[in-house]
Amino acid sequence: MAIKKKTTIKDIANVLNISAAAVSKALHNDARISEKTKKAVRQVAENLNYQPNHLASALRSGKSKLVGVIVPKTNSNFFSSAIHNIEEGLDKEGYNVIITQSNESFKKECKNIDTLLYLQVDGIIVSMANETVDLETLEKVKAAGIPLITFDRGENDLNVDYIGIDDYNSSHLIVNHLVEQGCKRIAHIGGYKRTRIYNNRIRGYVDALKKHNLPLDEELLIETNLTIEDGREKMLELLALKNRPDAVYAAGDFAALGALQVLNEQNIKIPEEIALVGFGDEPFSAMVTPSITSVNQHPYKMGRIVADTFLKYSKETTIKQSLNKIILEAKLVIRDSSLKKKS
Amino acid sequence: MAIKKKTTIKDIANVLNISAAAVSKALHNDARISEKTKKAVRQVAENLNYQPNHLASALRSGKSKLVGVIVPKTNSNFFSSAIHNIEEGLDKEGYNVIITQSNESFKKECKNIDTLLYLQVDGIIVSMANETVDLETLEKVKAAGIPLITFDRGENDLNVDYIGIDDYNSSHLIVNHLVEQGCKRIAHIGGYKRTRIYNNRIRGYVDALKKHNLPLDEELLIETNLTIEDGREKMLELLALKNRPDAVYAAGDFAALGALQVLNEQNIKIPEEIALVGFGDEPFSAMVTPSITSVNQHPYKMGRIVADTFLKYSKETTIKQSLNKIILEAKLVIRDSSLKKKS
DNA sequence: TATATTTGTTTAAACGATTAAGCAAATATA
DNA sequence: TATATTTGCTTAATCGTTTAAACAAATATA
Repeated sequence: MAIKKKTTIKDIANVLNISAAAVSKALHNDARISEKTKKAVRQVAENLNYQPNHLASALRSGKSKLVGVIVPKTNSNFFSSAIHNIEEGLDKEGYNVIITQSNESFKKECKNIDTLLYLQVDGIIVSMANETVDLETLEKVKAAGIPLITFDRGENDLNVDYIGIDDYNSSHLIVNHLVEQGCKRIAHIGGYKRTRIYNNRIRGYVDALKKHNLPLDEELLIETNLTIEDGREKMLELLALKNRPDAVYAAGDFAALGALQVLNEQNIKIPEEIALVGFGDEPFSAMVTPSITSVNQHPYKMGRIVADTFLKYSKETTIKQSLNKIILEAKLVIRDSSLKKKS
Repeated sequence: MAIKKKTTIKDIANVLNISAAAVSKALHNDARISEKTKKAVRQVAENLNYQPNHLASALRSGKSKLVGVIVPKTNSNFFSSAIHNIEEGLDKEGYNVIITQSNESFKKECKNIDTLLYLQVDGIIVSMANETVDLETLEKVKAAGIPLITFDRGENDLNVDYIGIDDYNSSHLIVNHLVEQGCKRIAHIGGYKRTRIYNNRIRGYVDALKKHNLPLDEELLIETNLTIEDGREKMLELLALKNRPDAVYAAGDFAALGALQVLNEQNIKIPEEIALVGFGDEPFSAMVTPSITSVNQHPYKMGRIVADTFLKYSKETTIKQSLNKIILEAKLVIRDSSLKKKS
């Protein structure tokens, strides 16, 4: 078996006895190339199974038609759905999407950014890792002169576009609902304050309590990484209090799931003894027993808007990026874990 | 603000008054470049914030240092864990991993392959979509002269490496366990026979029944896509039979979850009335009530072996690929949904 | 001392495509 | 008929890097 060398425009040019430039133009449907030549070129390209070399065209044109996406984990419904719609939106304009995960690690996120820049991507879309506070590496993206779009987890100081939900108001929705159900001691297993979205959820929680004239008990406000394990651990701590809460609002569904496990194991009635609310509306929330009330963040819609935002810059290279927030209204999905008064 | 032009090796060369070639070699630690020059080059590169242009080096060297991964969905623990270890293994050798999803669609899988080939990846790692039967596009990868590694879902006819678990034997483990628990009418909500792993699970199921002298009832053997919805639907059908099963073995955890929901909704006691077993050991299986017995496929180990297999070819370009199966023993994780006799 | 080898570098071609500039032939305009 | 414009192509430079080949200077060997 002879080593198959890849077909290049030169090969096509040789067959037809025309120049490589003519082939390139024919393939790009240049107006100055005759229909006859175009047809012949397309035919030969087909016959020789010609595949354009992306590297070469990207190098010459300075556009790689690659967009990098960095998320903490692909392993959640929110991100995998959002990515799906980002892909769909960018695909239509001929962009290829590269997905990378940071695993919530700042170091991995930096490495991913370097890798993507090294690949000469035309833009980067990011939802920041929990750990990330130092914005230097993200600034490198802006310095590289390509658009940087943030979603879900962003940072004002970056001064770039952000697409997310109204976290502050979402906490209000949750607390309103729990108060309506008669809860008076509402705990919050939250994320870390340094991350904007978690800070907003905490602020919303605190302000909503105030609004309802409920005292803020520092014992009931906990910051964590929101993993299942964190949910278990913090739920055990809450149960150990002399004065237990009658509701727990976790800022993530995975943490809520951990809490649910503990409550079930200890035969604590949900929602009668302790009501439970999560955040993110992961599919399992609807499936566990009891099903967990949660907040839907519209991942599909968000993905579509993220894609459109990037495309705006790709078409108009003159626009300068600035802090430009698009905030979607989140939806509270009420389920068994918090619904005391069945109607 | 002046437009920042990217630093190239030429810029470094100019600063030091040496040739671009010398810079390139210095950066690659060529033995024929003096330590003094190397040091100076590294220093200037650092100062000018030099980032190598991957496109150019890939074009010239013919190696992109990119490996493409195609999976049905990143949205499962199995794949996201496997990918994580693939990344880790390849990262050590300087490869960058591009993740794409087929969403179980044959068309999307083909598109992903084309995209990856277009990006001049040095290899492709794939777990095939359920829909895929036509292997023509996958053959294109081999024709492109780069290694193709399959895992989890492969196909003998491709004649390439495959890393997976022993599906046939896993079914035996499951049936043995259920028989041990006293089950006599074991249903199987399986995948489609055309997909090798599901075919093997079905064959294993059928043979294991035979081994235990249990009759094979065609009513109890169902082929589906193994989504949650499929699980729900097929469970309802099984419950509608005049002669209900006393155990259900679903070939995927998502389908098992759907079945579990239906059983819970209908207040059917698990495992007393109907025992339930899934496949894949997704984290939620341990968390739902009752927890679901499942089969762990060692995603981490599998990812590591997949990476090593690719690296073998990348180092020794002369080896020709052939059907080379590495089969891991899967582990049955027994949980409440099938454990009748508590010890 | 004359020759061979090693060291440290430069030169120049190449990777495969794009694109500005140029040019001859065909066609249009005056 | 002379000139201008359009058409359809070619030439050659270019993107940033790698690498084979060449070569002068320094060092080793005989």
